[in-house]
Amino acid sequence: MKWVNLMTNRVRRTMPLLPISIVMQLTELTARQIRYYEEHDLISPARTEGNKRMFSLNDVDTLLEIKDYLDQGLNIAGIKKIYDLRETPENEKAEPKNLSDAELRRLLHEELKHQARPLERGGFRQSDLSRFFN
Amino acid sequence: MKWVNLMTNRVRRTMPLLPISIVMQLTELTARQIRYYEEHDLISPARTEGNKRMFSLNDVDTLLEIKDYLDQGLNIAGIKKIYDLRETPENEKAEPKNLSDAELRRLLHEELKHQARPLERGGFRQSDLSRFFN
DNA sequence: AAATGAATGTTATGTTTTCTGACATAAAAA
DNA sequence: TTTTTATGTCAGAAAACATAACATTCATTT
Repeated sequence: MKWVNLMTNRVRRTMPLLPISIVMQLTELTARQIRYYEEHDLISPARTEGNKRMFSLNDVDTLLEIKDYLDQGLNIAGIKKIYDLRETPENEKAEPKNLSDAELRRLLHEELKHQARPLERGGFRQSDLSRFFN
Repeated sequence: MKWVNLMTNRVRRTMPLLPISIVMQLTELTARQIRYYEEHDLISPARTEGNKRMFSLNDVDTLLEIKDYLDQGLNIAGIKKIYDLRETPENEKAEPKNLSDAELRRLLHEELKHQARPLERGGFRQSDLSRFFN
């Protein structure tokens, strides 16, 4: 019974546990979309010996983020830029940070300039996840 | 980012998420063993439309329990009895409980009578799960 | 208006994974 | 000794997933 708590509370979010079919359900993305995002280095799911993708909970979170960013009108390049900035090690952050932040602001501004945020987006919303919980 | 916490902390433990290959890794059981335990109604993993087994974290926990019970010298029948008693609704517990508990005690006593508990069992131990965490 | 590019859909074909069922086996129980 | 239990192993079929190519939609650019 101890295992229960261990598994649900402490299991590493980076453990590759989920096949693509489950991730599709959890994120409401198509396999095509998920593979496309991987192709553009937004995610890097693990692979089995037989080359099948296995996703971690972190991967699922990232995919939900990507979906949200896309709904907000960002494109893949913009999302990737954000992730690249995020993954920049702390020591390197000090100097190039301001530069990159300015760049990011410009980029986001550019993105949103001519795009009215579609409020009627049929996309994902927090409450949509409710069917996975109780 | 909110999703992260939702996914890791609140995701239903009964959600069928894991394919058998992953469960094999998590439990160090063979597919044969897992299917055998299902055949004897110790677990009831969900099925995909295509009839593939999909396991919940609860299923994993149960399998780890089963492994532990087996290591302790119980047999499948004994483990099943324990689970049947557990799953007995509360209202029905009052009367038959004592009877069944007595039966259980007798059963366990029977089981262990001629079996020296193998302390050197090469089996599962809590620390064995450590490689899944950090 | 036409061409381009980004994001996704669709289809084809091959490989991996999982399924059930049958038979084999070692150890324990009867 | 014979039976039963728990598990191993193998075969054949089906599901799930892989990559790759081509199609489509829509926004941007020329």
